[in-house]
Amino acid sequence: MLKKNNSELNPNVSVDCVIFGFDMENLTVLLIDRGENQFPGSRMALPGNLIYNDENLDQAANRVLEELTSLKNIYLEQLGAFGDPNRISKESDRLWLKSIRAEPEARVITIAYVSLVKISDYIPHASSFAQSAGWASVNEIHELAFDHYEILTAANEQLKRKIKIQPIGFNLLPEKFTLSQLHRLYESILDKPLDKRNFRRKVQ
Amino acid sequence: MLKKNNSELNPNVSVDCVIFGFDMENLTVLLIDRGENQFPGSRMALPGNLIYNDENLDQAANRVLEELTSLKNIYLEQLGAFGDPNRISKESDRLWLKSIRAEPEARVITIAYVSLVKISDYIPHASSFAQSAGWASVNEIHELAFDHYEILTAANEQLKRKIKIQPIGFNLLPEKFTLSQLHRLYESILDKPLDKRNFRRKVQ
DNA sequence: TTTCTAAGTGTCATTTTTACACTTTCAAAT
DNA sequence: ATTTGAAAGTGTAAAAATGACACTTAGAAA
Repeated sequence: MLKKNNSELNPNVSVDCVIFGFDMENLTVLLIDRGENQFPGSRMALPGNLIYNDENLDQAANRVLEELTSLKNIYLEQLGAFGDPNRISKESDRLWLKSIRAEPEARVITIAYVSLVKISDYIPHASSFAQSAGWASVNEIHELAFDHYEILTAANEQLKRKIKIQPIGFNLLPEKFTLSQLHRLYESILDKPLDKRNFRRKVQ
Repeated sequence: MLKKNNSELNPNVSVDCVIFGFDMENLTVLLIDRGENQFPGSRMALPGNLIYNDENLDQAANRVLEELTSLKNIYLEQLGAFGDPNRISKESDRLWLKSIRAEPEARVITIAYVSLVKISDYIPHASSFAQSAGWASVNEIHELAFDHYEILTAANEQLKRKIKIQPIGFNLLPEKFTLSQLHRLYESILDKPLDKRNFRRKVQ
């Protein structure tokens, strides 16, 4: 039996990437700017797009991330699926989709991915439909395209949960760092003060 | 603007449910039997099906579960998305899809859901394309339709992780139970012996 | 009635967690 | 040059949680 060519976009499934960084002051996340459009609503969004039918979800997440921000070879972990039928409720989002999608009205389920990277190792360069790409402080974000704010919140909560039990914080810092920097990082992720001495002891 | 009618099946997205139970001896999972078909491969599958475009994922999971097994009003938690392009590699699975789907060759991403229920509260009744529905011991399952075995394994691992830190075991037992039963449950989930006295102490 | 199987019970040693205050150093301002 | 302020660095003691370990009792089955 001949296999049909499946190298086409799947209009119903997308991936979105929550890439966390740390600028030595605050927890940050990589966003793209969709540029001006005529309706109110946030210009900023998580890097994400539809998947192709012949790639798996992890591959799609890596491809999309690279296409929009130039970051590549990043370890991405799945966060979960988001897909309310009214995900695309804002008029500005509808309008934007019309400009970039073949089926802008299609019901889309998105699979969110999360990663922690050393900011210094990656310099984002926008391309494709991203007009710019860059780091934003998580605690200054209050609105994003589609349901991306909800996704970011879920990613942030998972990060808080995980960092308490796994040594994943290192991924956000350069090769060499001081204990104070690690301390600041943990405080800004958990959003609460941690005892200096107890923290240092635990790290050992 | 008129909204188009979206009450149609989405050919690209399905949900699958991993419903765990405990028969006082072993951890069990709710499976459906797809019935005989001409090709080799497991007849058993997790209850699952395509979603409708006007329902959210949680609703879809509950609807599908009820349609196939009659279990309703169950708290389902999302496990994650599974969607390898070659998910449907077994000939028997292809054949079966041809008999129940309008687009049997479509690329499908499935969102897996997990729940823990008291076996005594629910009596599964098969309907729709399920020829029968019932509980099977998890440790006796070695093959399932599609990638369902992989999904089951992931659900099982998450359960092991969660039960160590959250009191979710109770959901698998009847209202009243002995400490010995709870002990057996934990041992069968974690698949290793637990000290009787330490276990009892911790439960308090 | 004997025998086997499962239920039930406490202690001690080790490790982990939490709370807590002063000194030193470096940078910035006067 | 001196003062001032902010952040880095360091130890201990009490409380809680964990893990290892063995005998007695009751009930069921032979």
